[in-house]
Amino acid sequence: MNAADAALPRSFFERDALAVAPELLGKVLVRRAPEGTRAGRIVEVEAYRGEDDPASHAFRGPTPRTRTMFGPAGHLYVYFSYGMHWCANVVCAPPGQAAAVLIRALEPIEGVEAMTAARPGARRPVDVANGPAKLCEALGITGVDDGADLVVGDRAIQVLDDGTPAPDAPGVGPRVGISVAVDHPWRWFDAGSPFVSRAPARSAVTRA
DNA sequence: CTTTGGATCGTCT
DNA sequence: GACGATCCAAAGG
Repeated sequence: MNAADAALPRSFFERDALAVAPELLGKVLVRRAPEGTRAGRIVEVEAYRGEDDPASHAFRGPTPRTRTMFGPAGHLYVYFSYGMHWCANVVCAPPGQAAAVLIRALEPIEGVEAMTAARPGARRPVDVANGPAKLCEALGITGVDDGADLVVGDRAIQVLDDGTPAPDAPGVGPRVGISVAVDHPWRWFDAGSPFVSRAPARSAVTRA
């Protein structure tokens, strides 16, 4: 984290989630706390849209749980999954539309020791934040952080641009863990990063 | 290496 | 009452 690191403007998020998602690769998700700062570079994301996306929590209109998704862009949408995990999204789209980008994996870059300590189950360094629930545990993100404004950092959680460009040719593929709309290639990841939640498709790799 | 099943509970039908 | 935008350990090849 350097002084030159800049928060992304609201306008960055007020666009189609399909446009925002790949551009989020390379950005930094930061959590500041009295005990120290924890941060990771975003290496994997998935886009979820609104009424035209059956896999999206916003598909059936606003509910108490998804109200953040229907709110202003640039906020954090955190939901509880499988009775034990938290997952974090960045709310996108112009006002009036509901969409979000799920952060699926991070490369730990600051407060690595604290992140690792927060994940006793991680066997290897790459396992600390290579999954949507894992990164929330590593950064200490829970339901109380739902609604945090990532642009102004009102709750010490932000998405920063440290000058690192998004990958020129990111990996693309279907979203993970869904049972509908499985044909949409709305998952993007840094194909060269060992910190993604799943390795690139084996079929696409030519063996020497 | 891949596959399978258990954990665990809020949310929406 | 069923089902997850998951993770992990254990069992099978």
